[in-house]
Amino acid sequence: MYVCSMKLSEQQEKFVHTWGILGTNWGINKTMAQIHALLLITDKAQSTEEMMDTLQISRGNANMNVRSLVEWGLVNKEMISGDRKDFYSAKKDIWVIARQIAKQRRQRELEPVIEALAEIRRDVKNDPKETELQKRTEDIEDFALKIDSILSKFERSDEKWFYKLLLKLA
Amino acid sequence: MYVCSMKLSEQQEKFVHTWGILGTNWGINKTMAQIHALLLITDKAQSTEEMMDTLQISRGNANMNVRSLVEWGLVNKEMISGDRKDFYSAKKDIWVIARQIAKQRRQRELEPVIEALAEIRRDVKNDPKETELQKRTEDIEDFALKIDSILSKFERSDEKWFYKLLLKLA
DNA sequence: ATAAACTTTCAGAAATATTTGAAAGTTTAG
DNA sequence: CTAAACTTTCAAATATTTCTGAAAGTTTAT
Repeated sequence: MYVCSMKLSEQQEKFVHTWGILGTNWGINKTMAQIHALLLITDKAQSTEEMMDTLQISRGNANMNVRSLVEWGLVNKEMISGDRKDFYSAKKDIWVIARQIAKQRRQRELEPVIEALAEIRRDVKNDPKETELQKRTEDIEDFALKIDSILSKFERSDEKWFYKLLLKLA
Repeated sequence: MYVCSMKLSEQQEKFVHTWGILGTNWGINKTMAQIHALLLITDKAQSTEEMMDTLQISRGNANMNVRSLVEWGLVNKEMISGDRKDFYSAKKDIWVIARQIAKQRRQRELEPVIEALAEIRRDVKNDPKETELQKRTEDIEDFALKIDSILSKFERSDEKWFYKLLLKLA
């Protein structure tokens, strides 16, 4: 089967490479960040084959990470008529991307914290030996709930809402 | 030398343990998160010796991670008169903690992104072959700068500012 | 039904990150 | 100065995460 692999320009290469490194600092795995970067600067949807070739990665790696990006809601699977392969393209609107990431991180990282804190707080309530723990868990839970609420708003908002917010903050 | 190690209650244990796990999900190393948790629920400042004993970790690990917490501005070194050891205590105010973390992450994670994007954008400007890359880097840089600005505000703000913000968002 | 085209899985390999502990370094008391 | 008390460093060990590639699974065309 003929594969049209993409030769990246020097600058594109740099973008993809940089995104990989930054992703790593952010606790996102390199391949996932690089596939996302690649799809972001690519007009046409790409097949697994193409990504493997362009980024020099294995089939399993490409498959896993592109699937992960789809789960995060950052990438769509596309069917191209006349071809049996799956193609993938990234959502390009930075507001959509930001909202999607906010949503996912809230669910995956913040909600578990809130649950855990609530549970500890139930156990600790009214125990006079645990005043420090009581204060700390209360404070942190309160704060976490506030952040949760802001993120919820953001997830439902549009770009204008955000601009207004910026103005209000000024 | 006599060491007064701390026996954690079941609930304290749970808090420290949970924080360690959550830290891991957040890309923070377990020991660092656990030391922070331990110091958060501890009234008195602790020595390295005590932390080692309570958390069952090595001297090197304790030292490295407590130092890291000091660098992040989340923990203070204290000298206790009559003792030659260094003692450590966590800042307890969640607003102070949040601002400190915001500041550090902005510096360590966001600013490098902005720099990298600016550099790519310089190279790519006016290159008619790179319109996709141009659009993408511009959008992302714009967005990153907005987040940067919000974080800056937050870093300088107080709790009331935040409450007002919450109300405005409602 | 069969075969080709394609996707998914997963055990083991490779790469990264964390932890240990002993040695080296530093500070303070005497 | 010396020794004791304490902190820091870092090479090697361990643990964790990511990646590979071949085999198994799925879908589609004929």
